[in-house]
Amino acid sequence: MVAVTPTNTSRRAAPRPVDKFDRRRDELAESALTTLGELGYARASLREIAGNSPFSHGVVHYYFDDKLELVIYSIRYYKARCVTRYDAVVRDSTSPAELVEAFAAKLAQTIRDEAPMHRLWYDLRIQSMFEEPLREAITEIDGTLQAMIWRVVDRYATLSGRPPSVNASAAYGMLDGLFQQALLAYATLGDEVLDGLATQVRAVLPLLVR
Amino acid sequence: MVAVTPTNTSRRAAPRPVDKFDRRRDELAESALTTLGELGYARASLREIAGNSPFSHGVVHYYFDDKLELVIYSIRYYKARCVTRYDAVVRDSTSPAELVEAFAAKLAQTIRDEAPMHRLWYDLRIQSMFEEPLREAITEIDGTLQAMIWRVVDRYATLSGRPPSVNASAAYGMLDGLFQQALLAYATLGDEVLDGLATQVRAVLPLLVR
DNA sequence: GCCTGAGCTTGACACTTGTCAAGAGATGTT
DNA sequence: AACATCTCTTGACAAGTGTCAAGCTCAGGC
Repeated sequence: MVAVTPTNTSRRAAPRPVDKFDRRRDELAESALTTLGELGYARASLREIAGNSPFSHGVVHYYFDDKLELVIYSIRYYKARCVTRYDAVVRDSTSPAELVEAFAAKLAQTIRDEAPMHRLWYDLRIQSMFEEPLREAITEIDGTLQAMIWRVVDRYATLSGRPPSVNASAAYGMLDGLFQQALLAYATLGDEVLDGLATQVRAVLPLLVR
Repeated sequence: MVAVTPTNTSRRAAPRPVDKFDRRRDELAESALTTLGELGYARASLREIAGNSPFSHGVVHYYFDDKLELVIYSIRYYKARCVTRYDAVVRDSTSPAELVEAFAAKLAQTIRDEAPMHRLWYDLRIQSMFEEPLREAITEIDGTLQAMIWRVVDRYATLSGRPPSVNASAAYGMLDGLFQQALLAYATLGDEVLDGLATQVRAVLPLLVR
């Protein structure tokens, strides 16, 4: 044993299917995301995660060193897909008003479609304040999210012909605050909060340019 | 047994010291807050909490039905004290600029002095999305925090002689977002982020009035 | 046909958790 | 002094945790 099993992080020394190993990791990540999104970081056990996958609980340690590596891999896997969410909005809008509408609608749709993923994200971000090993990955992802939001605000400024009134960090902090507030209310009140979010965004975006 | 121990929530049927029971609850809440602030909701066990108190782990169930009641009681106990934090700022400021400075300074000081309490608050608020029993208390406290922030913004508007440009919910969402962002960065970078927070607040408050 | 090793399952381990019952001390009333 | 009740400690329980070792299954190379 010991050296036979593929030591996970350093990959297998394996043959042909160059990334069959990676594909399984992605598959496990997908299952993990489902469970984590439902139960949160603390309450999602590896057995539960494996239970929502085609595999048994032991397999997790075949592909990941420990729970933390699985969780970090999973959230990275998810966020890699989702940081481009607003790029179409930025690309296709031709007027400030159009961009505001498209952005507001996309934010609301994000909550409607992927609330569990986002409460997981906020859960992990908070946990990173308690658990140092999470911090690096979280910080990095948070940076890409800030850049994503800034592309929207910057484009809005350009279309308006006015300069931004706050920097990227402040813009992200404020809009993320609004989004999180809406997500929180969504847990209790459901769909009815989404219009409110759109209204707030319509009111706030104009404040972010001079 | 069964009916002898004071059934906790319904109180003891006890004698004179009308609130000795309540004082112990407060004492336990204080210890619980220390531990919860250090470890977070998920990792703070009742044994650890009791370990940071003058009592043994069994005593918790003498004063509280279960862990959840202790946690909710504790966070309420804390927030009851802290929702008045900015009242002096509101009361004593006589110009918009003065209020902005006092508010910004107080926000930064809050992070410096009570970071663990606030990351606990955010932790619990997020957990309330996964654990329904937490929701009611969290929602209520969040409302009082929003009112607290609104008193500041409203006062700022009055002093400026201009009406607010957003409603209470949006103002709270945005400022809370900035605060949380600073708290998060504070965990990694320490004191140096606090000036940044003050700068952001100076830039943002003026945007909240017309 | 046998062997090897990757992929996966099973079952166990050491440990922690919330909870609670039994009972010891303390306190104060009668 | 005796009693009852409050207060608190101790020790146990069952359930659940992450982890990991042993071994099963099966495809591919000799």
